Amino acid sequence: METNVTLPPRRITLKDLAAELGVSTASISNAFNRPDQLSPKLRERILSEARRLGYSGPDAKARSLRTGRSRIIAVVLAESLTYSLNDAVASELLTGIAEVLDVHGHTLLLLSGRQHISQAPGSSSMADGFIAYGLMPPSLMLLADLPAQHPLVAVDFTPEGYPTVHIDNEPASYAIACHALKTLPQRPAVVTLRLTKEPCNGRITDEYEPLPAERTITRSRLAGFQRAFSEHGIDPAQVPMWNIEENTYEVCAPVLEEILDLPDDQRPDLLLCMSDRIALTALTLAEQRGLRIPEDLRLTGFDGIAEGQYRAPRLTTVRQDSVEKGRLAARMILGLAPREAKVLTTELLIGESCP
Amino acid sequence: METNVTLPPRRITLKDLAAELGVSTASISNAFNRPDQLSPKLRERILSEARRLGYSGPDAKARSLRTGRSRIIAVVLAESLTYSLNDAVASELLTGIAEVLDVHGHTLLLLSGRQHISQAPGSSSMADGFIAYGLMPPSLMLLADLPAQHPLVAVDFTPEGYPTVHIDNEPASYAIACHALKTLPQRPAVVTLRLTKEPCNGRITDEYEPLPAERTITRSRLAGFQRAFSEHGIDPAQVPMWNIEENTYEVCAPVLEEILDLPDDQRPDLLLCMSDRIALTALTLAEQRGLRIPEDLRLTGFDGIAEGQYRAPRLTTVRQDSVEKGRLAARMILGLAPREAKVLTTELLIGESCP
DNA sequence: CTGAAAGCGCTTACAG
DNA sequence: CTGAAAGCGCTTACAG
Repeated sequence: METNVTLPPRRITLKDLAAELGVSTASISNAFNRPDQLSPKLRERILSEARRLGYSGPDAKARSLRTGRSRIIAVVLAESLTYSLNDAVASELLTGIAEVLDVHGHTLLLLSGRQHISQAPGSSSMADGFIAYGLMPPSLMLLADLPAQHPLVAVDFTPEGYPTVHIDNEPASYAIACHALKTLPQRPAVVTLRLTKEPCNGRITDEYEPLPAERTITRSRLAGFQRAFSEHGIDPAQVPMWNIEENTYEVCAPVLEEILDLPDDQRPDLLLCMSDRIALTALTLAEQRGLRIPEDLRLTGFDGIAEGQYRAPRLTTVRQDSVEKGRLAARMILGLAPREAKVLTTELLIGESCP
Repeated sequence: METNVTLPPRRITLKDLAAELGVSTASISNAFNRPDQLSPKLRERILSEARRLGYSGPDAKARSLRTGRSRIIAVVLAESLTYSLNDAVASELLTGIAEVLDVHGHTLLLLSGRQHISQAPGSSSMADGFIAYGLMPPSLMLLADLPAQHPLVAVDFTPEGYPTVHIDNEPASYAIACHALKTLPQRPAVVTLRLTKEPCNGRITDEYEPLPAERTITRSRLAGFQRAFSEHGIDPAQVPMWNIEENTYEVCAPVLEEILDLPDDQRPDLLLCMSDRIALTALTLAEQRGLRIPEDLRLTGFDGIAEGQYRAPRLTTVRQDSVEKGRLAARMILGLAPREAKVLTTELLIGESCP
């Protein structure tokens, strides 16, 4: 048998500290949480004794059970964390969320929409609230599994009955398309992002059905493009479309190579892309092929990420303030802003890729 | 007075469910947590009844208090979350961490080294363990405030007595410098990252003292550069150095403009940069000034981020596998890998920026 | 295979 | 300003 001397030093609790000091547990708790509930003198004594004994404050797990609040807000991301953390737009959104949470003493729990229910069962009921980002029909079912009575704010999608944060996708797309169409293209084309019901990484043929949901951002952006085409005398149905399944260089590249490697007389001379990532990939690949931008090919993006503005030629794009979207969603979830359907405006940025 | 009918539907608990079904609370708990502890028939009944009544499983807050484990791992980031989420290297690290946590049913809590102690007091005691990334002397004190007896793994810095994950900074820097010095430069220069004790965003003069810590990554990388200089007959003390305070385009740009705008006969013809971000900013600004890369200016980076490889000219750099660093740190914290001091190797990537 | 009971560490009315 | 006591919702030996 071991002697007592070598017993593992059990973590000291609030109760131990109270016993040690000869005061009630309430006073210890108040010393940490409600300074006005006890004399400064006693508080000082408690705090210094706590430090001395290595007690670093009330245990968060116990506190959260008792109070019902954890000061944790969970962000449910549509994609894997791997993808989301490396996507400029998602990163900016998280930035805005984190900024507001920080200031208000909350912390950020990251949940992947892909698997959080099965993999971390119940760990989500720890959060005081949820911000869900860009969930698409398959992952939408997650919402049902989220603990009831916890507030939820949806960003970039529109579930029935929840507060939302959006941007003006349709008007913004319309605006950038109108700008591009001021110079009428010979062969305009559109590159969409996750538009089809069945995965399609390439040319969208008649076999593919667009996503049913009327209010996905991808459908809204396409609607804006098409309205502009119509008004400029171009039949939207005649504009070829390619679809991208994931907004990364690796997934974009083969589709754009397919487009850029078309014979000169079939290759589009205007590419309206639904994201900057798509447009930037097109830019890189076009340069590799000796195509001149904008003379041989004009390109527009969407998002306004830094990478597209810190290079030559700069991208013509729609700048959305994703950081502000995050801030707003966080304020809503913390009850600092009214929980309603909010639409942020965007700004047309004209670069050299489509002057 | 309201009637009972309109009372808010109190969230149903495990106990309620047990009462409703006429079984013990233990069986409910077992139905969710230990399927082998009860008959499949009873389990099915419990699960389906739970679904019917809107009980989505045991409450995480209560469970974590009772079991002492939350299945949450906290990552303490040196910089603000704003910075970290937009930094390619930090994002990759988080990616690797998240990947392993996901697979093992854990979730990721993000803590900013800058403020988590004061702002979210105690909320950190929720985590089962900590991964601290790149903490520098000022933030190093955080370690003392972290709840005791929780495991901690340090990445890219070396606190006394903790397991660590590192890369071979000195040899890697030596290797890339040797490559660059195969062609002897007229005017080599070094751009460091957070090297000085006092903030310095610009030329490092004698007034500035380097950080005291011998084992910061920045000191290791500099040591590698200097060893290579010496071996190639260049006195390291004669090589001018500029320092950058934050690894972002905005903060890098003014310093690099200062360097690039030097008169032709003073402007460096080789720039060894301590990060790809620095080198890429130099690249953009050099191109804007009509400087030819590599003819007028050769550039090397460090990190091997995607952005440096998906453009022309490609960056000559050291590729470190930050995702793997994250995976390893996560495995250590979960007890799936031995908690030791681990050093990952890197790879020299030769691009067109310094052939 | 099932149930009764203790207790994880705290916070908060409430009485003094 | 301080203290005694209840209870947040669960899990887990343990006895049956």
